[in-house]
Amino acid sequence: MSSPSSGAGGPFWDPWEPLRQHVASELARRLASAGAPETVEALLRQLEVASVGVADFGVPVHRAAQAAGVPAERLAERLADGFPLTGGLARVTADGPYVNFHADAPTLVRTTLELVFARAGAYGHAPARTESVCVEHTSANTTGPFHVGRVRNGIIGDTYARTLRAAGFPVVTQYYVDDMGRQSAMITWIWSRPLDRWPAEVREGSALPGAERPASEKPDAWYGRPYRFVSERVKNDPGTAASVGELVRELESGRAPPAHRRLATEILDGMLASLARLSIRFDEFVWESSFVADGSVDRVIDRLRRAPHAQVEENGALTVDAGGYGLPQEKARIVVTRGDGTSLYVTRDIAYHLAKFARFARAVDVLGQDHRLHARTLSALLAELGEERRPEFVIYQDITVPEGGRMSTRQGKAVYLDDLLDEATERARAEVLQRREDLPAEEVDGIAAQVAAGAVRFHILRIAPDKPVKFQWEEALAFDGRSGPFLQYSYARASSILRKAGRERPPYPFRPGALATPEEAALVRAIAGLPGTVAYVARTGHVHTLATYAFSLAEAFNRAYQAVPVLRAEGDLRDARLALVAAARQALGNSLDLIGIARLERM
RNA sequence: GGGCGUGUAGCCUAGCCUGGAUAGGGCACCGGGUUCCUAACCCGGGGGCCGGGGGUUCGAAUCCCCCCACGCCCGCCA
Repeated sequence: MSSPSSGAGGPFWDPWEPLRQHVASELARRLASAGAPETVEALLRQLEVASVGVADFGVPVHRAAQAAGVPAERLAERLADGFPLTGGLARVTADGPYVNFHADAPTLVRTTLELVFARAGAYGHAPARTESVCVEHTSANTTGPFHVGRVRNGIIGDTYARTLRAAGFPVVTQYYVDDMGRQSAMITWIWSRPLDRWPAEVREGSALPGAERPASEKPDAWYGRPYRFVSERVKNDPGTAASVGELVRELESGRAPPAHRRLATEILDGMLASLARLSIRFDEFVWESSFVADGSVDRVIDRLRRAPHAQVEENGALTVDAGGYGLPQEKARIVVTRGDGTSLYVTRDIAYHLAKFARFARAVDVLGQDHRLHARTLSALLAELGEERRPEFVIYQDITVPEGGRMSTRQGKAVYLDDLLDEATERARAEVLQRREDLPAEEVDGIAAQVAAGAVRFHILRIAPDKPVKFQWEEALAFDGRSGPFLQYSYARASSILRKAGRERPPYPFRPGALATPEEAALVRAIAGLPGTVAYVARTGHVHTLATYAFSLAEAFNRAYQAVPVLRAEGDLRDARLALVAAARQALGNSLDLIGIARLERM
């Protein structure tokens, strides 16, 4: 975590920063004089992780005690004794082999709330940086509607992009549209022929009510209908395989029929409409064919031909021996062109990534676990070309279905995003109507859609990308407990208090000492955790940590809500509590923005 | 067969990178809480050999090795 803060008093955006800096540097000094030198950086890391309930943060001194040759308990006492209580530090205690640090409560309250109010919507964000980042995510084939498995990519990618922006990076999100492969060719192949000449089983399987798309059906759903049946036929019927193959060659040579781009665009529009329901949008769309058309793929092939480990096979295919780049032995020889000299997916992807690096300092690729080897291949080829930069990969595991295996349209084992959101919206509407008879129907609809999106987005985001997600309807549709709607509800509660107090806008004057209950103290600490969480997620790509954090913040808010009356309080107690509610609402709202879940003023 | 990843209560999950204080939560279950700011909430309770075994260490859910289970990849497909 880099910081322009030079310690207490300097500019900072993390309320803990002055205290942590003070503790770390003083502790480093004391450890050095005790004969167990530690760097400030190492101590800051330890302070971050060693925190437990008994203090704000602490550090075990076993190792240092060994280095110094004294018992840990003695060293802890020596380190704690006379520790200067400045920079917001109230107390330092030696608890067995641990040194614990307790923040001065009023100071932490003041520091935190003032920072929140000063930065408002930017609370939690870091100052701007110059390194630009390209985040490529989703990039699903334009063959039909999104199923939930594919959407995990978008949820992770979009959340990471939002977090990197908050961490100060200029971010551009890109969707790489594959318009060159067999998948998209199959769509064009089937839709380029009149309906009465479709193969019987494709026509029957697709169950089209007519030749024209009804207004009620989205283009991705409509044009995607025959996909799995064409795919099946290509596997079983050599004639179909041959004509689709013919079309693929046309696409690769740049002679795509006009219908091809039109179909892809229309289907993509439908797919993007679904993603928009989850607040996922893209800055740019990059068409794979563009790298063939502008000659950059040819230039990549030329460069690879002259690369140190390149070799031309008997039939003319160009390969690169990437054994030296850590690829598994079986896959060490990467095929870069076919025997006829045409490019392959990985070759075009190289051209794409060189284009990324020409514009951006960093490139982040969000990929499913089935692309791990591709990721390593890509890196190996970039190395072979002498490019020093590498994409940073965020890899996530599949969403599986209860009967086993990953979601798959082709196997008919898929839950579609639109269906899930429709069902979730219906349930959310029922929930809203049950408790809010006063709201106009239009607002109920809006709330229901946002609650549904919040539930789905949180449900998928909450799990570490490394782990598989077992899709279960009832869990995906849960609105209570650790869920998106719980966060939205907390935000709505905070909004409601401020609304009823007539204090929806700053200023929020407060006397820090007035916020003295344990629930209020815990809430302040939760609020103070946002900047550190943003920095952590930006550094690691562990986007699910945002979900964990936001939940713990909402939880702290609800506990305080339960324990501490605000509107019924009086005088400076009421003012201070209103300020705390306003700060909690701000921190929670900013967290929701990062997660991509709508803030709801009421629900 | 090889490579990569995952395994934490009935179910779901955080913590693992960077070893440290009684392994945090949620769902479900049991018991409480609303003349009061939205009960989509809060409080209490039971439920864990952290997949198994070995190792390193003062100390292992966390690091290393072996094994087991599950997933994915190992195309001149994308």
